[in-house]
Amino acid sequence: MPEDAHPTPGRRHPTIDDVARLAGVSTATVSRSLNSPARVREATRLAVEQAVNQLGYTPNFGGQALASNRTNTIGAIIPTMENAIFARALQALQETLATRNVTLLVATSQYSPTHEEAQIRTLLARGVDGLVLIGNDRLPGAYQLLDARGVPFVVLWSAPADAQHPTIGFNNIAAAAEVAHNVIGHGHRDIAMIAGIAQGNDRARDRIQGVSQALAKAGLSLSPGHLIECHYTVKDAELAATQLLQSDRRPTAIICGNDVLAAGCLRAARQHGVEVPSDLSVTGFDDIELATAVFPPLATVRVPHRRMGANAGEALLGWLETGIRPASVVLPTEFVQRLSLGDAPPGRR
Amino acid sequence: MPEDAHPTPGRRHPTIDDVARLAGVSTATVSRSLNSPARVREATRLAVEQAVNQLGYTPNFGGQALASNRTNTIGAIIPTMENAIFARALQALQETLATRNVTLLVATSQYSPTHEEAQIRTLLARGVDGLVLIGNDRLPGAYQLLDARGVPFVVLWSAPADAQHPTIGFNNIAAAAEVAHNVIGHGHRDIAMIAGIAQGNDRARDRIQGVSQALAKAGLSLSPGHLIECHYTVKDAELAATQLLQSDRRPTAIICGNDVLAAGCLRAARQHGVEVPSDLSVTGFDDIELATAVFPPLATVRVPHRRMGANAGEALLGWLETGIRPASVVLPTEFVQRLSLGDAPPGRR
DNA sequence: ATGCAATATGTAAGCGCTTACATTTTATCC
DNA sequence: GGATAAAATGTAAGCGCTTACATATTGCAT
Repeated sequence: MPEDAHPTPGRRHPTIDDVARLAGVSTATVSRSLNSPARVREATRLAVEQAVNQLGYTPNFGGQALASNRTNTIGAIIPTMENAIFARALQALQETLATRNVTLLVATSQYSPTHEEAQIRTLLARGVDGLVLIGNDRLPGAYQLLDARGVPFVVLWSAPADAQHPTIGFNNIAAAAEVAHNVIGHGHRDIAMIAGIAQGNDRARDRIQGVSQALAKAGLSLSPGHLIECHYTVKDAELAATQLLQSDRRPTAIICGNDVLAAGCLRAARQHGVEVPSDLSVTGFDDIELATAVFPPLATVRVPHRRMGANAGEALLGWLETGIRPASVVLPTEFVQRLSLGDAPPGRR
Repeated sequence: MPEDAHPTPGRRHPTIDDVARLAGVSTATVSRSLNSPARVREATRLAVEQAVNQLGYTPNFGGQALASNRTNTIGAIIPTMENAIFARALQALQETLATRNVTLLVATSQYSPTHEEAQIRTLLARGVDGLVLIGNDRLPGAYQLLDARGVPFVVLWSAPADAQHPTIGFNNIAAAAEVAHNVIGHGHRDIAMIAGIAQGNDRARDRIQGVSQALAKAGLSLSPGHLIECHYTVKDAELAATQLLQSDRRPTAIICGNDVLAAGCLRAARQHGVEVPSDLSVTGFDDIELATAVFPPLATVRVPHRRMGANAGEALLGWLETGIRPASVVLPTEFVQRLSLGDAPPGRR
């Protein structure tokens, strides 16, 4: 960058020395005054405060980071910002961090482990003090990076896989099984599933497994053609659903890996003149705003997104402060019955 | 933080000195080798590279920031992450920045100017090299902060308001007027609007103005009871729409400030047995995925979100590199006709 | 070979802050 | 009032990096 790149060249920002001089104290006192006011006399604190205001001083981030070896920054890598469920979890995380003056650095992996590893590298290079990750599917290299730096991290959205790192999530298998259980309870026997792409996504895989297990328990199964994996978009789900609706033995219920997929399903049904729920039942997962914006509103699973976000913040902050690794937490989910799930057509129970 | 807070205490990260020693060169050469490889002999570069790999060295962020007075970080403050339109713009921005090894720090204002000012303060304290903001409504204090630091920033989503700062957006007034024009073209004369809250949001205000102007040009007007401002949620829009549908002279068309509001409108219509579009037309704004996930799909306005994001990135990077302030840009929008907008009922044209 | 310009590398001075330790001031107790 | 402990403040040494400037090396024309 050329010397004059700055839009207002020549301006020098006041440093801690300027403040110290003006307040008639040492830089150490200024630093303490700002960072641990309790360790400074009231009168001194006020003098410093006054000087700070007068000069418009703000601490230099680099200097602070270098000297304290902390950036007060937490990184989060989510699959995508386009699904509101992650956006809302991040919001809660950010609010929690903000109470302790920690900022959140967000990156996305686009559901790609390779991307995720690259983002981990970037965030570590940015000197984050801790990291929030989604799910347990990760390249070995990613764990090596994390380990090499020794940066604390928590995993969200999954159930604890092992004792390696704290996990704050829910049981995707059980939640998906509960959905399937409810679908079966409505008399459905020809059940299909549109899932997210399982490769590199343990949540998607677990949900498939949960559905499979529940079906098996009822003496049913997810026949090969009745399980379609696709990207989490309305469009792709619409195509997948179309395929299911045109198959030989059309399912009477489609269990979807999330609400976005379910919305695509509804669109396909409408396009093919299939009535929901009288001809076809559809279920979602997540309970985002979309679930009730579409018609019929989606039976789905309420996921504790805000709690995961907030807990993750607490866990990480506590870890950084005390050095004690937080425990893993499994939060409850709740099946939400809505119009999109109805009884199987009489002839096909 | 206690000394042993770190999960793997005692580990010292390799520094540039370690690399220099191992590679048998000076730290200056290591630095050059990493930051401007062209200025170093091939053989030297390889030796450094080898040492870097062997040690697992990564530059310390604080040291780098302090010495170079740059953080390679751009901040963005958006109203909310929960609207996919912003999420997608950010995605594009981030992709652009990533090509130059710049990371994006995201914060949200929740549509509150006070919040936004606080976030600006936070990001500046984080040492961002530049900033991306949404809209032109801002507290004077926010501009003072920006000005005091002399940090380059660009504004998205609005049309240039003045010569003060580069703006990369579109004409909300014209776009909204175009929507109204189309609605009028379908024979509607009783037109209502559900808008976002105008206070502190120039986009919302401009869209109201655009609709008003177009109506006025056709000899119509937005009667007081036919303009409702509400938060950008499906729920609130549903309430607002309910109110409109129950009013004395029910509108035959409701123009909404964005797609989320329009989705709420559709829900209210369904609940009151009002058919869209035969009894009531509804339009949205943004053309997010939701617009076609609902039924009937929303006539709306396609907003150049990705282009705004990408352009903002280019603009800021260029500004930082060259020191030359980029020009403002007004991007085109496109009205998208879909099923939710139809002809006014015969009796009420 | 020689001289000179161009290129590559080294030396060392900070960047602005925190914090261990030393010193001074204030409070407390007998 | 003096000794002692506690609290407040100061001194100064880095934290790890970049970069201006000095020096060494290389390439090239003569």
